[in-house]
Amino acid sequence: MKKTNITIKDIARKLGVSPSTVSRALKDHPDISPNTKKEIQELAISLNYQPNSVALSLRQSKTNTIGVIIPEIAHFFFSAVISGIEDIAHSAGYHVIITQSNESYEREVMNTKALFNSRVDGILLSISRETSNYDHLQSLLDSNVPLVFFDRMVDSLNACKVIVNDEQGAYEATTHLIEQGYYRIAHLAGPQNLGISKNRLNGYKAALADNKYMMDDNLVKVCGLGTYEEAEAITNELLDYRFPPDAIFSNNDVAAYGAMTAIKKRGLRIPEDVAIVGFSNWRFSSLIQPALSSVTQPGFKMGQEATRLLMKQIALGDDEEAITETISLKTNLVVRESSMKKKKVVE
Amino acid sequence: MKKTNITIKDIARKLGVSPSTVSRALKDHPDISPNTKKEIQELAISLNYQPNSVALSLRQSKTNTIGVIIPEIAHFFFSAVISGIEDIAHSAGYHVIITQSNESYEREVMNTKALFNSRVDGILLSISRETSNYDHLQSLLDSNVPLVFFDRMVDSLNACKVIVNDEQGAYEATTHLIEQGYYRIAHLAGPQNLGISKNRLNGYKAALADNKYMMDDNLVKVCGLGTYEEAEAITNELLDYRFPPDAIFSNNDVAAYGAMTAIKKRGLRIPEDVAIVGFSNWRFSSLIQPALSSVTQPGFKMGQEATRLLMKQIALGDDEEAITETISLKTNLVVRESSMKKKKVVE
DNA sequence: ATCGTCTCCGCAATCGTTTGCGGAAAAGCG
DNA sequence: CGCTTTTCCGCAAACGATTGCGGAGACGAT
Repeated sequence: MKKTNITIKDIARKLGVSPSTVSRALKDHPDISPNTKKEIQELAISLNYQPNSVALSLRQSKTNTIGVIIPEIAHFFFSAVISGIEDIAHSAGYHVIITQSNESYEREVMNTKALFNSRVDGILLSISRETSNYDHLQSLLDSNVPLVFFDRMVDSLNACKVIVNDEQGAYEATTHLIEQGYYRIAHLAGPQNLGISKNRLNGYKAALADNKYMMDDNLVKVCGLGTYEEAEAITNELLDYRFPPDAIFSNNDVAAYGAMTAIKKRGLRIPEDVAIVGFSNWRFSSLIQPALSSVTQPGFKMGQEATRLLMKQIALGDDEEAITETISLKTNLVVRESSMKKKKVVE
Repeated sequence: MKKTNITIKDIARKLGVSPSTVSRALKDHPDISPNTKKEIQELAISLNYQPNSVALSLRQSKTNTIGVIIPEIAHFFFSAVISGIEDIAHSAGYHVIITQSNESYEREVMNTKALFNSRVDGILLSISRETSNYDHLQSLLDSNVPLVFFDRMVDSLNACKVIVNDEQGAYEATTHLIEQGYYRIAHLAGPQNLGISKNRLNGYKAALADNKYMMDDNLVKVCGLGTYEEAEAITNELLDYRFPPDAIFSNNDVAAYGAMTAIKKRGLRIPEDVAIVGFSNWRFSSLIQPALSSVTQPGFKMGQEATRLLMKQIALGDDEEAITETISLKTNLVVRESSMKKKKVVE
């Protein structure tokens, strides 16, 4: 039961040549005679020789591997990002090591250290919710490890970043409701300590302002938990108003779904009486009745762009200046029944 | 901008000692005098020395890394599995390399080869939908690479397997429908080249048989794609029968949702006219109207168990016989409105 | 003074692969 | 035939860390 991985030396011994010759023959080096070359290559195939990448990495100080640190894998958006990362990385011949911080600062630090020790060629990172000290990341930058942030980034650090333009997404969603003729548009906001929630609220406000709508603070309700039940309760408060909203833009799809439930339970129609637009375009959003309009976040594309940036940085010569690009990805409003008052063919 | 990873040699040079001394000092070897040891350790810390794991891997023929080949990451069940894998692997000091086959045979072969080349210490694998040739896996086993299948496994291969007891899940789901008083129960089956689909079909058949229900082949329809649209169309065929089914057990939740749509479009009520039970308990299943009964698969636990098995195998001495355990995890039926004809409080 | 015994450290090989350099044999040329 | 050129291949060092072995010097014992 011995592990018997065949090496270049094994081939060399069997053929009575030196390892260097084998190495050269396998990569079609002109210094090797056609005969020897053929012999070696055939033996290599028949023995199913597979080069040891570990040795290669050591020799070339290049692992062809990138590391990813992500808050949570079991999350649709992040798994889409991972797929995007994989897509680009693999076609560039890179492996991907995934690690999860589980929203823990300590885990994040451990992971950065571990990835550094395995000498990955670069790191893609979305910081954990807990992280507020960035020494571990600064030390990566100091060691010249290519680093790209995605989604959740650190403003103060001098690195590449790929983010989603939440404000623009919220702006478009709100504008869409305005264009559909709704005039009293409420917003179910997210917890305001999160940058993304704030940005979405800002986009909502900006759209109202640009269309000369008056801002009514009573129409903005914070859903701290973002759960279905909470949103249903809060929506009921809104509907109890003397002049209730005729449209709701929600910070996320689950809350939007809670709002839909509250509306339907009162016998109101969607979108005739109250329209709904969500955020994130969860998978279920196209399946529910009525189908929920939502703002898609380009997770897959984000992964791709972040990886492209990383590849660019890795390819950089040691003497060249590091790049610090920031890519802001456009969100995309997917209009479905829940907000289509006018007859209109979309999607 | 030179990449300046400090090595043991750097420390040795700076202190005028040999690399061996540094190595020993850092691991507290008794051969080194306390003075030297202290000096070396302090310098190592102040230089922020991080051992090069690549060199270590080469030296010890052990990478402390395991590879995962998974059909698709952006899938709730599989990301739960990954989390379970990470959980165990990390606490055992292992890294995890994730690769996706995207349900493609070719990709799967490429990935196994790549993982083998990086000399991972073991591989966790769920085969792609396309895979029907297992040479690449056999060759892994021949090379003595520890291998554990999860979820989708290959019966004929002699390796560890962690599976969900699909048959039991299907049996319970079908039995539940029978207990609710439905008497003409159809099954939307999955592609029959997949073991899991076959097992679910078998569970369905067994439940019918155990309850003296006659098996009617017309009520079993294969949904090869597993998409929403396909299921809707196929369900329409079923409903067109002179004696249509009054309950449907679906091989997966998306197909179940397609079936629900077909039923609702005909003005039939769920669960009064037709009941539905799905499989996998997707996140949306609790949100749709009516909420969909479904069989949950313990993804996180599956990842944990598979990784535990792999660790056990890796720890095995080269002379010991390989183990070939199979762990079967119990599923759990979550009953919701879509199949609750009788008044009953569940969940 | 001589020998033995510790203490502390360095040499060199090793993991598998690559690559600059140099050298032997073969071939070409006058 | 003698010389140069070409062809083909091996030597050895390198990547970074580990480890068996051996050796120099200090120290104690006889």
